[in-house]
Amino acid sequence: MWYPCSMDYQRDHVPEWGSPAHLLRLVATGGANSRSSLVRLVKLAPSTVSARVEYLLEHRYLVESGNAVSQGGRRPKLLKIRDGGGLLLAVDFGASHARIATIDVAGRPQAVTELPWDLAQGPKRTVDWLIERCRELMDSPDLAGVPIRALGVGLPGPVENRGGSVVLPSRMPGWHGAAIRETLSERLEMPVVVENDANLMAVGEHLSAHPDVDHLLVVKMGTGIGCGVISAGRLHHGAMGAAGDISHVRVPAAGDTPCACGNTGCLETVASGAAIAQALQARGVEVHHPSDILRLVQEGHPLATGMVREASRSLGEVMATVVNFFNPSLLVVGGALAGAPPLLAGLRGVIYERCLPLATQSLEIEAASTGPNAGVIGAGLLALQQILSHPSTEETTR
Amino acid sequence: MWYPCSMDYQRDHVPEWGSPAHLLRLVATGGANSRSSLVRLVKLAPSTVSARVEYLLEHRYLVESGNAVSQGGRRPKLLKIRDGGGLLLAVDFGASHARIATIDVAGRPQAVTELPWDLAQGPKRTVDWLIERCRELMDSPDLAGVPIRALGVGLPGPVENRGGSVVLPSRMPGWHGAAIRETLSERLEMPVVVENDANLMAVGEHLSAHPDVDHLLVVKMGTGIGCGVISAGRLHHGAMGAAGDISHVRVPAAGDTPCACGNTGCLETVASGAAIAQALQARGVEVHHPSDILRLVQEGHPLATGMVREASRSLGEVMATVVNFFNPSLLVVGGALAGAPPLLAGLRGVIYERCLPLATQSLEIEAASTGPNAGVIGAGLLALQQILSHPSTEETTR
DNA sequence: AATCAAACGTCCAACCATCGAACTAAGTCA
DNA sequence: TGACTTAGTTCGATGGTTGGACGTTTGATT
Repeated sequence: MWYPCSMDYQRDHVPEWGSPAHLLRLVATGGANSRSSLVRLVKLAPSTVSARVEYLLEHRYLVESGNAVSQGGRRPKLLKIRDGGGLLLAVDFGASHARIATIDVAGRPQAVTELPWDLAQGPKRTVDWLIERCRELMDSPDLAGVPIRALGVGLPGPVENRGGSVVLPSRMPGWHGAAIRETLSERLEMPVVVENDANLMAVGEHLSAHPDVDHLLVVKMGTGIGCGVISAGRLHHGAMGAAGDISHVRVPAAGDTPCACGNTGCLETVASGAAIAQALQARGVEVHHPSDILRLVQEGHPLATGMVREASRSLGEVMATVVNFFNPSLLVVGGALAGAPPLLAGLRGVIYERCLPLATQSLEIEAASTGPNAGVIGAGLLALQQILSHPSTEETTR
Repeated sequence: MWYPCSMDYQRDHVPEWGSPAHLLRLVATGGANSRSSLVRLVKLAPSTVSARVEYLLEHRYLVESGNAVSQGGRRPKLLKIRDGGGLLLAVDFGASHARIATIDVAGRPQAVTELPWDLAQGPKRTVDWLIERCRELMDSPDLAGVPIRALGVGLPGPVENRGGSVVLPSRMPGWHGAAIRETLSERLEMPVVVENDANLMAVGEHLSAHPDVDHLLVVKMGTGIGCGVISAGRLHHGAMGAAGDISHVRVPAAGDTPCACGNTGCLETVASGAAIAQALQARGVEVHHPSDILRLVQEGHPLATGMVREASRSLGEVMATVVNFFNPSLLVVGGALAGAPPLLAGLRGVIYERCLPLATQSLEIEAASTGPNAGVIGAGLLALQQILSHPSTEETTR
């Protein structure tokens, strides 16, 4: 007989199970170190796994490195990430800085630099600047002979059209409709992915720390507020690529404070790093960057601590609604402010108070495991995912 | 060379494209009436489409019925839904009633009855009662010779475990952990799916009215408030199958009103049919069912209208947050109260006022096209989807 | 020491969905 | 009547996946 293609409204179907990217990740994260352990994990035929490992060996992602100890039979050939087997370029643009890094296929940052850059310069000059930085990095002696496989770029605004172009960004004037992916890809001659920064954090946390979690939210608390959404193991973009934008939800604590969006009472006006910094400066405290707020809180500055606590409560109210609605297994908090203990505590408190038991009984709330590099790690891993899923786009340079 | 299984973090990949279920739906909804028109729509090889149509003919879903007019060449053989070619049983349990219907493969209700039934009787007696009703229906002379292919059941509470069992329902005491799917399936000897009622509405609206919309929310305003979520063309269940439960989100208008959930200020206490009915009764207005509220509003009853308008505003505030977060293309309002014009108007007003332009510019807000049968239609179509995707589970009885 | 069983990995025939091209069928149009 | 168009089927070819046979390497058993 005949049976139709698998489909399911019901089952939460994990994407790309057993794909080369999946296998590579399992080896990279230490979940498996041989073909047979991979077979046990992904439950595919040994021949299938072998063929894919073959592919990864051929393309220099993996190497065989001797044998492991016997388990009562023939010793497994050890599989390892190949040293110098290729890196990903990753750039995470913030409000005033760009974090540039090389990421290995295991998602480990190799060389990280942070440079000042103002996105208000517009897409053209930003692309030029970025290409120059990438070229510099690739020409550096450390990377001699190491292939650069792809570039991942994170932007603090909504990105649409399969990661190609920016749509109506509130924080990036002059960027609407900028289709920077193609330009970058053509001029750098490598595959490029472009994504929203919070989405990249979500991908990074998902792939590198919680690959088994299917429903995952990552809140980025930096200059602005963003949220990356992973549903059924996939990034949820929404209709316009704007999903996760909770900056302009109305919260009581914001009262009638006007917001840049034209409305009043937005979450952003009380809970974003920019808002807290502004409020602190109005009270005479020297603050230039969200990380200064974190430092103040860690030093026990009472005003800063109070403001962060207040922010966490407003954020918590919004996230309580979102958690009830989305019912995630995990809520990760990242961004510059994530390290402030009162933030996480306040958030936990409000969410556990306001959410249904059913929604919270399976919910974990934690800080991002990848710290300030979360964005670039996500960018690198998403780019890696891309080239392993669509090898046609790969034209390894150098 | 070799390319890996398709996967994508980025692309919104439509599930089951070109599957028999998809083809059947295209014929059922009038989108196609011949093999060649199907080929044009789904863009698969003619041979592939032919094989699948063959399958649907063999299994008596479709029939060929003569020829259509020529388009300048050979006339296409007309494909039609087969009359008497099999029906789905569908049951939608509400607070005090159960709506039982037979649904044809096009999603059209054939025979609909509503019977009083109290779910507080518990799962066992409900299953017994339901099986009796199903047997009665199948033995009725109208259905002589018509195969009943599957059963879909909707329940007003969270359903987990691939539609198998109920989890911590607030409105269904004694139901926690009830795994009614297997029992029903074994005793009725047919495939059974069980789902949350709002999720079923979402499936019904998605499949029968908006198959091309990938990101879709359906709010059910009945005795309670529920929301079905479709992300990337798939039903989003969340970690515990509780996704979409916005009943207990705090809204300002609810003040400190205590809620059955133990918290205060829940949306449910101001916006649910039950709450409005109770408030009206407290003012001496005779109301027994949410549909009575609708009637009062349509008659211009000022108190009822005011309350519905107030409810719509509270719901709107919650949905504004959800729309910003989820960025759907479409928000459908269903349930007993959906027909009240002030509800839709109020909801639209608040959402367009409170949401980002980016989130609303691609957003449509409308009433459910399927009216009171939305639940049973969704139940039937989900059951159909199930048996066409997993023919192994099918053991057509009668 | 010889044997056996277990574990690891490879090779290969078979399978199955899908595709594309060739082919039949049945019409239109000049 | 012949050329062309559209509809639908048949039939290899393709390509990814599988399961099993096989070779290899080891520890455990006798």
